[in-house]
Amino acid sequence: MKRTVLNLEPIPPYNFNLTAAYATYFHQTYAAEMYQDGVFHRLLDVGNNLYLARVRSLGTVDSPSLEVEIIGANLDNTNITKAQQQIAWILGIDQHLSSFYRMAQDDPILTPFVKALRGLHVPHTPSIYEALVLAILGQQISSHVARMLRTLLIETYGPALEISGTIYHSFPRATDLAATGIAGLRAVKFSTRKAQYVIDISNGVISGQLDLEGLRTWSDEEVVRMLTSIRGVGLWTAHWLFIRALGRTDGFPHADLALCRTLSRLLNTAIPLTPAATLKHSHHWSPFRSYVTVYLFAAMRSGLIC
DNA sequence: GGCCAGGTTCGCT
DNA sequence: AGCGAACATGGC
Repeated sequence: MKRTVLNLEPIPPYNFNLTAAYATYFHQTYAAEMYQDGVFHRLLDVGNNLYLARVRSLGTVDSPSLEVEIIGANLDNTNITKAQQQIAWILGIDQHLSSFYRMAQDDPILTPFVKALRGLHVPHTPSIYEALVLAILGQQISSHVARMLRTLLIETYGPALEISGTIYHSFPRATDLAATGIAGLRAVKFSTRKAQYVIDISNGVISGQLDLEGLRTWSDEEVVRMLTSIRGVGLWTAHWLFIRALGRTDGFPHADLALCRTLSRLLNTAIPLTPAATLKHSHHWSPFRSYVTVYLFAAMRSGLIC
């Protein structure tokens, strides 16, 4: 087991505490993500090698600097570079927020949130596959149930590494889930239908028929068309992937129940906004709707809005 | 026990 | 094209 330490320089403003907390949904642990005592942990899966990344902040919001410790076997320079890129992506260090903040300044709805959450960057999943499986898992169920199912999924099927007495899990690989089959996913409380979707997707990824990572170079419209042609994936999921996996700035899951409710509360509407009304209102936030979505969810999860 | 929760598909009009 | 049911599970 080797270990190496390196530094990352996020684009300011960068609030490490908020960004790491968002990644764990403001819990100490959230399935594969951990954030406790100021240290963010995530087991990385780099070319089938497992490395534990431990990250802490050395700087401030306006002069940010992160210390990253990487631990694992086969730690050569190539894999160190890949692990570094992966953790940088996970923690969203390369995002420029200034244009979004300028827009938000003129919007009374957003002003209090960008002020309270200044420096929150959008965390990403390492792979599109991970975000897709998690999105399907989370469809239609409460966030509380989703959290339990996620944890069960990664603890049952995720590659594991023990470091000084603690067992860390990475997200299951497509080959892992394909091998468990529908019965294996039913065993971790997926519905038969969701299990079928995930198995189909996993098989597509393995065979190369479904090139999820290839989506990174496609336009937003092309990505939506391709993703929604997959069984189990609708508009909500496609837009969720814009935000969580692809790093696009204008994702907006307008049919999201919690998002509609939150916006209704902020706008003080007598009755809850319909998805169509929510979508309509969102247009003047383009092309920064991913940030708006994340800031609203962060406000919800952290208790700024109840 | 019933109803709902950070959707999607399928089968009806 | 638009509407309602079914889907698994846990919490209230």
